[in-house]
Amino acid sequence: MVQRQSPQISSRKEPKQARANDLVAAVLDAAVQVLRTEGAARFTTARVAERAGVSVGSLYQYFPNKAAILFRLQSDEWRQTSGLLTSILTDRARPPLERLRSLTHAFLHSECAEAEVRIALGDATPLYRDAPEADEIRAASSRIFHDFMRETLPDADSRTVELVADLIEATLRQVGSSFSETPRSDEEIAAYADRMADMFAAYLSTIVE
Amino acid sequence: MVQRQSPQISSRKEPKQARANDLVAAVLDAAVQVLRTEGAARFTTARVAERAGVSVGSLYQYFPNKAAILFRLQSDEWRQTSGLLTSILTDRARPPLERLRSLTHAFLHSECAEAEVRIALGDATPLYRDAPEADEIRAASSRIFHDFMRETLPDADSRTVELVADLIEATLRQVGSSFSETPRSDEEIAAYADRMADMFAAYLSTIVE
DNA sequence: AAGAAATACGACTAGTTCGTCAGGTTCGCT
DNA sequence: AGCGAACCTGACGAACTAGTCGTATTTCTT
Repeated sequence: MVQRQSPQISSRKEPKQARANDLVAAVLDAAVQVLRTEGAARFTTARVAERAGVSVGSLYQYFPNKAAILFRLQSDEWRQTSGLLTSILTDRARPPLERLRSLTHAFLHSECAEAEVRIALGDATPLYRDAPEADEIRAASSRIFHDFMRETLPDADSRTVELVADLIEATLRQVGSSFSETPRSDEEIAAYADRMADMFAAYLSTIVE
Repeated sequence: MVQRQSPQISSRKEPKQARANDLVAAVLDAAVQVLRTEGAARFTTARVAERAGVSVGSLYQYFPNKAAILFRLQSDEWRQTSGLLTSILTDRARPPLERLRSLTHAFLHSECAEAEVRIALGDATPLYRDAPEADEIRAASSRIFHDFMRETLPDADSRTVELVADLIEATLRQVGSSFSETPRSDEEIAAYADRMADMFAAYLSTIVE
């Protein structure tokens, strides 16, 4: 069995003055730049600090270790995506399948934006994979999908709803991130999203009965 | 832009004597063990050599660098998967959708076996991602899927066939590897595989017309 | 058996990285 | 102004790692 390290992820000290807040913001900003221009392998605290125009020591006052910076970037993005999910999937004014199609487009589109950074962040996954804080955020997204499916498939049994929700969420996420690994034009993105949405729609239609 | 290194992957010297062949085999075997027990981050040539009961120097006579070992493991696995695809998808005695369902089960099952190693190998992707030799193998798998889709959807236009083949291949691969990240019982695997196959079948049915 | 070719060894170099800490600076408040 | 708390600095230590190279050993060939 692999003995995975579960590094402390939560911040070491909360910034209380304006300059400290600026510093944290500068670090996060620099972190994204370093990921984009250097890749995950060359992502070091020293490089981030330099890019941020800050000393390493300062950086370590607000982030307990390297993984914490990466985890922070990832969880910020997760929260953002979670918001996207909620805003689209819970809009009861539109029919479910239309919402799902709309979500697919939005998701794929956002996934392809800043692909370099996303890929690098994905490469760094091993550094923060087992952060316990991650589960919460994942669970939130999962719940949104779950609720949406329950609404869409009111007559299906609970076990089915859960499985189907998981399957579609996984497909969206995983296929999305794989798709974004190569540069894509807007047309390509739209075409692929339509196909995916077609697939979801076809599948869900067979379950509604 | 990230300046990704494209390290030399092909072997430095071909083993010509029996002992050299044994050594290469021992190294590859040890590499798998190190990945499984230590994870990608602690995968070092020194550890692999030690586990193989061999010196680092010997290791470097047959592998030009660390990435080459990992790439070798990955490409061996790709070739194996490629064989699986071919044997199932080209069996014209069975109806296409049955073949696809069968493949889904087989694929998910094999993906969940040795999951620890597969995850670690995935974590190491950045080290060999841009190996040009990788494209060939990927292309081969892609072709198999493509041909299968052309057979399954004889009336669809070429562009559609291509997109659909890509989508289903990506779903199988990506959702499969994400699914295998948590330990699964055989029943879970089978249930999930059936759902995926249902989804594929439902989708393809809407295209046949 | 003797020379050549192949193989094996492992100490060593040159480099990188994470995170700390002692000491200096700025801020907020009285 | 003056004082404590918050903040910032960057040289440095300790730990690893990839890959090399001179030397020793084994195998093959004649």
